Amino acid sequence: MATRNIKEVAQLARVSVGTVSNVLNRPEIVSPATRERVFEAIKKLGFVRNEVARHLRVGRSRTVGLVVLDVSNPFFVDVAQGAESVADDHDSMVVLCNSAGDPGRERRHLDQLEQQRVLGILITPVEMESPWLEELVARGTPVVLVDSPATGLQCSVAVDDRLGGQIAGAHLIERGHRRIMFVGGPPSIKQVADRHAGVSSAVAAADGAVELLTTTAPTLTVGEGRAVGERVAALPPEERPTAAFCANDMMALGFLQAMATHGLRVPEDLAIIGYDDIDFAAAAAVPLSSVRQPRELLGRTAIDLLLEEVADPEQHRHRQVIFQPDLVIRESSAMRRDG
Amino acid sequence: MATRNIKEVAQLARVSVGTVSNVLNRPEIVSPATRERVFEAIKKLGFVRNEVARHLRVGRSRTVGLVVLDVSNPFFVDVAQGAESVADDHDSMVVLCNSAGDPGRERRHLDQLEQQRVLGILITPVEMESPWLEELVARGTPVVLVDSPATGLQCSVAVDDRLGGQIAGAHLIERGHRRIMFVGGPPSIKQVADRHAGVSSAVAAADGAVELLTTTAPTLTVGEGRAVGERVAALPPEERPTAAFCANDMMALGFLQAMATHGLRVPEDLAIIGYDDIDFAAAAAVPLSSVRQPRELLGRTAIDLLLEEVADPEQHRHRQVIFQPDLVIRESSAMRRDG
DNA sequence: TTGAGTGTTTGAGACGATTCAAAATAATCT
DNA sequence: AGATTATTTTGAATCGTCTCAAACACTCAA
Repeated sequence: MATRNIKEVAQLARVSVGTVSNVLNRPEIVSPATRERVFEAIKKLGFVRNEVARHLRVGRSRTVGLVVLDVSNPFFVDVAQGAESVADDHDSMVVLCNSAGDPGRERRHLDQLEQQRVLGILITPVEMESPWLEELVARGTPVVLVDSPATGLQCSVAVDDRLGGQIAGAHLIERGHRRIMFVGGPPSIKQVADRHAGVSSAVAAADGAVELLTTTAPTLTVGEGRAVGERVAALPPEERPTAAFCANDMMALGFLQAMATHGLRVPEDLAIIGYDDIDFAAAAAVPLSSVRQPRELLGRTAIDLLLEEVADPEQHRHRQVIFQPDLVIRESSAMRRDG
Repeated sequence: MATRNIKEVAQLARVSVGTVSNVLNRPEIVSPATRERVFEAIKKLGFVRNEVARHLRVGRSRTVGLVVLDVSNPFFVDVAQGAESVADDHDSMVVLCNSAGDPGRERRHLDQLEQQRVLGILITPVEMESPWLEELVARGTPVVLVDSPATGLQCSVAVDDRLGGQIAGAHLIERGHRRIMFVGGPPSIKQVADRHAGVSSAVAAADGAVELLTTTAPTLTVGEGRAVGERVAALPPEERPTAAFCANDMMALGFLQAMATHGLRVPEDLAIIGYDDIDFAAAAAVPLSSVRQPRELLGRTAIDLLLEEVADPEQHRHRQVIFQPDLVIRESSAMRRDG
């Protein structure tokens, strides 16, 4: 490894290291002639600035960590892209970490990020209560909660999941469904709990005429969605719900696949509605109705808040930004023929 | 920011900084009593090791950069997950960077990664020829090409895309198609060129009775696939191909959507076959036939090669690993009724 | 009592860039 | 020319950790 350092550049350009540093950071204060000499030396040696040393000295990193629940869920990829687009404009970098819903992995990622002294962390936490995260904040790493509840300890951006659940529930009820199933995940995940609460309230508002069944899968994946779907398909028709509201689109897609393999028609035999409105929802076997979240905006806003906090920690007041979801109706919850 | 350093820990534990460092890195060589004292001090102060300083001193990072063509393509997410699973076992970290098919973005990411002195870089390059990348290698950063041609300058892992194209083409021809369209992207992307070459050779082998049309979209996205699909759907039936082989599943999904919105039946009016076999392919409106690649294995192997090179740069000989794709037949290319 | 042999602990350099007060040089004005 | 101001350049100190030769503390055998 032939990595050249600032000293070698200085030597070749016959200037001091201070001058080379100036050329790199405030070229306007060094005379054109010297500047030129230094640039030449840099090119000739193939010098690449060591960001690690710079960071150590300056005490401030340019990278932001983003810890998500599931990278294979396009929802989070979109959030990440939103964050990255903002980071780009501030020549910082987003590193994407996948907790995969596992508190252990999450903790390891947080440890690593803190050790790297990142500028800050954006996170969709696995669990609502996380002493680990609180300690991290207390030690001084700015954190913004993404798509997650506000604890007041830090900034957060979220979408009103309760409202989302409510919209979905109301929609199904209005379509004539009286036996609805919530296909959820671990209630420790705030999003799941809220979406459930939302649909519950819609059901409650429907005057007791509507039944709500609830399932809890360990993870919010296509596979789990399919598994639940299999179980539902196996039920005798009279016990089967007529509509399923899935905690996210991944599960909805899996659920839908299970319906298809068991010859159940969607939405005639069973309507489905998902959550997130990922791009693949529209391309599904039966185009999926879904509760849409402003995905990129979520990511963009999160990093905006973080950068704001970093820019002026004294002045900064933590804020809770909440967006409204909206319903995208497609074929999977179209009007039932029978009514 | 109240970040504690090793010196403060040493002070509190009444030992030297060297000892604290030893406790952190080789706990077995320090006496149990001291070790305990140091651990206590660490806990009391909330000390978190500064990886940046460590890295500067040791001269060796623990993170690997992975630069992909498109994070929103689940194929690359799967590759990334494969890489990450290996990195985990070597307590290193993968940072995922998205070039989005843009050489400028790719270059900026490479710059950043080099400045961070990452352990090495895994990359699916935007363009086949990349002097920039070669210089980077020459300056000493180990690089492994992923799903990309071998230049001999570094290791690479790839899937035989030519074979993949051939398999797909042969399959369609065997199904009776005589007018096939290749829905491709920029031929500067090696994968696209190879898949095209593959299907061409299959067509050539079919004794001149088969026509191959070729389209080139600027990017391999769902949107572009849909756009091409729109154009195809607008053609008079006799000019329309009877089958489309898409350069990847994203495009195939878009293409499929266009067929649906124009009332063309798949596979009866037009068969479709994609590439990558991403998980969403099976959940598509019409389950998608696709050429499967060992996605996680690709990522795992890539980082294995990288770590091997890093572990013993002298001994290391660059290797080119090539996997075989295979065909997954689903409904979108099922036998045509009319034959 | 000395010396060798273990096992621990110490502390003074690195690592590579940035900063900033001070020095050197150049430019401007009496 | 001499004084004054403006512009450049310098180089030592610093960031937090690791390394390694040397110092220290024991134990045991001679």
